[in-house]
Amino acid sequence: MASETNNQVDRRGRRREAKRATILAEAWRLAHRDGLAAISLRDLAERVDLRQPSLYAYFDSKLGLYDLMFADGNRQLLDLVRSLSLNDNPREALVEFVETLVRFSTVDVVRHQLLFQRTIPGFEPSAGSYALALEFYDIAHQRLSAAGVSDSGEVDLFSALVNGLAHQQVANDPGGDRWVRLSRRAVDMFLADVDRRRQGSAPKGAPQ
Amino acid sequence: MASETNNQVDRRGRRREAKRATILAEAWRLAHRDGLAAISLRDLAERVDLRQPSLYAYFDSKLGLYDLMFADGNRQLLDLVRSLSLNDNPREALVEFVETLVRFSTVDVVRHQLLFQRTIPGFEPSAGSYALALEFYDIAHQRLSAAGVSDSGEVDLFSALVNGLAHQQVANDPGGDRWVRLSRRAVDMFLADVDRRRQGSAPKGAPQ
DNA sequence: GTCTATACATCGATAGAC
DNA sequence: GTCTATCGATGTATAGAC
Repeated sequence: MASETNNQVDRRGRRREAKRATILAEAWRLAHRDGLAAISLRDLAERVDLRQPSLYAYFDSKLGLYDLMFADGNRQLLDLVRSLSLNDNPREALVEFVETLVRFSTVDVVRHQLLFQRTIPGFEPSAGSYALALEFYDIAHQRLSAAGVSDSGEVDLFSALVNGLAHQQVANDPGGDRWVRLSRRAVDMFLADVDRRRQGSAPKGAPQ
Repeated sequence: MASETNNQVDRRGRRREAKRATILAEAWRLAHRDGLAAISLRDLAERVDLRQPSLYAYFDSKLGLYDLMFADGNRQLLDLVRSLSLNDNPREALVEFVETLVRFSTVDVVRHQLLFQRTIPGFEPSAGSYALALEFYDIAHQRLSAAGVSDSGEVDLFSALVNGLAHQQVANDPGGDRWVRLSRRAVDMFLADVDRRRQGSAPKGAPQ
């Protein structure tokens, strides 16, 4: 039987969790300052009042740190989309969803880079971190489905559209809203195309 | 007056140019193998029969190497789009243009990363290299203009669409054609939206 | 869990001889 | 232009004290 009470375990777990949060926060800061690929573990350790080897109590390697950050970024994304109040009109809800996604990328370019562009040599998310990414895609599919879109080609086209808006916004107008503003038009364009094809394959008066 | 004949200068210049080409070719090979950010100058030097410090006769720093590669990749893109025979139908020409661009990204993920995603910390193209990128955008604008699109918002939307297709293809189906196949539909969707709005603001029978 | 101390391989970069 | 030699910084890793 262990000699520790549940209280002691909880307190230690909380301390550890708090430290992990501090490390993550400082890692993001360094990434913003120097670039994602240029994070230095010695720099990071100094900023969280640890010696460099002590960081290895929180991750196994630098790629492990990226995995923590990947999971963290995906949790931020999930928190954001889940906090959205859902508009009654599914098409309007889709517009707001896209605007939110593009803004999410815009406000943190480095996070967008880590989550949506695989650019760190050797980095692949762990199963646990990737599961968070899949949760997000589930939500996105639900939103599309509510607007009447579930064909896989149409989903692919939609994903390209949203990702393209976010990428162009981040790459060519960071901090601005030149592509964010196009979200509504993009969704309208997409849904109009879906409608057009439904009508084309189901002529007037034909049974559904 | 210089003691060298033009012949001597030309021969040396050619040797140097050939060496530069060899270095570039091996740099791309290394980038494909290890990732763009993981290129090692020692590896590179060994592959071109030089000592590592001798590389600095060809570029000033590692970022300088990326600039050479950026210019090289843009020249490849320009050569490709200029070699395309132009379809008589500007809309059909636009479809072929987009398919070509998405394929261009697909066949070399690393090149796409360097040209269209700014992911190397500290790297910014030099003025000379960036001029090549601008040449490409000029051509793209011409193709769009021929299809009747010149409004800046519409151009932005189009760029997001194409970039999104390329990015999704590269990120989620490298080597495949899941998003390449959507090029025609994407262009149709886009042009239909442009038409729809022209009609909306210029009712039937109204003078142009 | 955190520390000190240390080790190793690798990296980009520079000085100076030829 | 290419070389040798060398520098400082980095990521990674380990041993052992507390």
